[in-house]
Amino acid sequence: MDEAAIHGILSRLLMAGTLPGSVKLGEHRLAEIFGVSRERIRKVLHRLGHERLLEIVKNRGAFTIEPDLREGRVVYEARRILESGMAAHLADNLTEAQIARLRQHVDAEADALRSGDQPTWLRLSAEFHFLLAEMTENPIVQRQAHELISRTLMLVKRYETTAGSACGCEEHRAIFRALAARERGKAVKAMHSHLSLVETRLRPTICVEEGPSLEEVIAHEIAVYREANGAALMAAG
Amino acid sequence: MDEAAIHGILSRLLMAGTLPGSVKLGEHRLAEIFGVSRERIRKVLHRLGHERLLEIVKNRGAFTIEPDLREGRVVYEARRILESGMAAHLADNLTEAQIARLRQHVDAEADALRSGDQPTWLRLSAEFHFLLAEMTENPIVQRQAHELISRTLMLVKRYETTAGSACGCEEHRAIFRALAARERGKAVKAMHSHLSLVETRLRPTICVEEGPSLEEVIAHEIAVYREANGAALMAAG
DNA sequence: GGCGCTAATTTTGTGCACAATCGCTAACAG
DNA sequence: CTGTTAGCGATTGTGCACAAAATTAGCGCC
Repeated sequence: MDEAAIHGILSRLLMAGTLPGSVKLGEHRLAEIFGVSRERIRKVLHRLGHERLLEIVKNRGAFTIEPDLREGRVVYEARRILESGMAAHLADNLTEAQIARLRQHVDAEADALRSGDQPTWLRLSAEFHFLLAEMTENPIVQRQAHELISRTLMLVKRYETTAGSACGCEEHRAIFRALAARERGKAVKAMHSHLSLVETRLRPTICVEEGPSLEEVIAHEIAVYREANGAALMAAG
Repeated sequence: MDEAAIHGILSRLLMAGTLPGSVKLGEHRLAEIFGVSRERIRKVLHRLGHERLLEIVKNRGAFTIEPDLREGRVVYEARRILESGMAAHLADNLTEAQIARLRQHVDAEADALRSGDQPTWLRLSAEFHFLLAEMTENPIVQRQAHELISRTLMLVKRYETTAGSACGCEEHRAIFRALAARERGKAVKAMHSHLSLVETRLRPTICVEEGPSLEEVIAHEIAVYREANGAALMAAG
């Protein structure tokens, strides 16, 4: 298990938001769970801290962050700023192939929503924004957008009322339509209002529901990783 | 000399663009220069790599990046996307006090330009964009903008023809005027065209001019740091 | 019984030594 | 003369051991 793998597993785990806030991620404990040396965990932890996926307190260790709604406001504001700019750029530069790809994605979202497949829809819903970031074909923007979207995923998983999520699909379609028509102003507006609406859907639910232990959660995530990795290896070989 | 200090010194050094590209920053060598252990340097180097201020090659070490014009295109595109979004946001949300502050800054830029004080003007010119980022009052946007602007500083210092720089002042004023008038569309346009113009001013000068040695450059930077730090200490005490 | 202080324990931070890897050079074969 | 390979030197990566810091538990005192 190399550094990249551990980083991937932990970052996915943190983005999923399955852990409550302020959970201590002890170096020694993680080292035992992953079966690697403490230094390797240490490096990964500091990197995750730099990516703002957890909080590093000097001489105290790493803690999962409680993404409170106050911080949520900041993240969504940042997304409105960045993704509005992205929308403007994309409206001017999308190729026909990219537009087709977007249409396909929005349709898939609608399908998942109609069939009541909520996990799939949730995933596709996030991927829509990742997809837009990719289409800028700008690695810097991609990284910045990735970081922001990751952080909102934690928020959504924790605070969003599932009922409210349902209406998001039409908003994505509105963005798509404006982009496809290359109407810059309309695309920016659609993106802006979409992100504002998602933000308003966050409810301060007092969720202190206790999940399984850290060991179990990570074990599951490792299993998922091995599965995906195995599949990739088969495809490659 | 703690980690933060070393990071600050090196990041300022790299942003200044005084070093040519592909200069090797050996861990042992830097450790000796700063008079600290290799591990501390190591940590800082990796962090700087993560911030894309230098390049880390596995088993090879850290190298200053040659900010070639190809990469410059990407950075400026990212800035157009992000700072256009910022301009739109600011046009809607600036306070009167902030507008006054901006006016003051633009005037200072004009003064510096008129009096031919090029170093000051160059600094103010960059600070204009930092100032706009600050005024979003959004720490995430501030960090992202900071990273982008830092990277362009390297480019400008290296590739921009000094003669061409002179016309940038009016562009900043145009942005300011649109923001002050709260004309969102105009502000976005002004920002977009400004960043495009700056980019076109970059010339592929074949500058292989050899500067002083790494030791000398860093020694100078350390002196600057101590001076600033000393002043801060005096003000604090 | 509550509060504050101290000591012990646990956890992170750091320096050091060794191992692994890479590039370079030189020698040898074709 | 050129291309390839093996050995060497240098530099980074990693595990380990120790040091520093913080939390907690225990104890005495008010």
